[in-house]
Amino acid sequence: MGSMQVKTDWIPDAEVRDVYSRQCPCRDLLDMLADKWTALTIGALEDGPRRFGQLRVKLEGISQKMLTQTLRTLERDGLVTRTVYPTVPLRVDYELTELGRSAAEPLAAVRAWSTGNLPQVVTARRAFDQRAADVPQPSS
Amino acid sequence: MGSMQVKTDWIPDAEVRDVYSRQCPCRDLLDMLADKWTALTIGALEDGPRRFGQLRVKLEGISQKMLTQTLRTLERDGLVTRTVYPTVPLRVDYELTELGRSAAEPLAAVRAWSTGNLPQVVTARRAFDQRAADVPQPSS
DNA sequence: CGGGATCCTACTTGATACTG
DNA sequence: CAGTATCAAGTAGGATCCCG
Repeated sequence: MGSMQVKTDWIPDAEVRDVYSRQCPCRDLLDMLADKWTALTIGALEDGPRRFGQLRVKLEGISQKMLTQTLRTLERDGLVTRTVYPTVPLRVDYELTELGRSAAEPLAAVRAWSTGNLPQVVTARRAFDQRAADVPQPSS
Repeated sequence: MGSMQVKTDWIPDAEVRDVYSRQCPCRDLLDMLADKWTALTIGALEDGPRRFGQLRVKLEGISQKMLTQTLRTLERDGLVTRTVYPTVPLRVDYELTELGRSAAEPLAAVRAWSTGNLPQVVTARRAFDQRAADVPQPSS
């Protein structure tokens, strides 16, 4: 995701905008969106607001630092809202914005592809590794 | 993407498979797919086979190492085929497999979202940074 | 042209400790 | 609970050089 890019800020016209262009800011946006934790975090918020702790549990294995960082970026980019309830043990809710919900759809498809096509990929890997094991020798 | 994970290899039953589960191999698959260079590379192959050099030009700013690495991973995972033509200056074509084409659709949506929603995101960032600039002081 | 092999740095991420 | 701040370290990724 590139931690905290504050750079560029100019917005190219829609016709010129291109993720394949190195300096187009939308590439950084792609970099932010096409990220494992981003995809999982947004997915975890699809069914409504969630607390920080709930998210940490849901995203098994994520460190609190990564979760915080991911949520901050999403909040700054307008995909998520952060609501603080000044109750005693303190409570913070995260919720998708309209913009966030629009991003949730493509990401859901990516997640679904990952779970749905695991067998095919594993099969392909085995075949590939097998071929690699057969042909290896540069004949020495 | 996690460079070259050779690990796990077992395939959980479809019902149990879950990207939110830390040890489910499909999470690594998500990590591979939800990647900037993967999304761009697969997108660059949507319209048919492309040569290594063509891809390097298309993906502005990618290093040959990253391109090679990305293509190798995609090949191993069965999303892309690699064809070598033993001509003199040597020529190598990369082409999406059926599996690769199925992955291309979700990724195209992610790329489209990035270019299409750049203005909204930039606006949100400005507002966020502005608020941050207003409230900042911990009162010292 | 299309890489493979190295080297090296910088950013990413995790682990800890502390706070409102 | 929900963070922030720091420190340590792993590794992603760029730069180079070389080869078939």
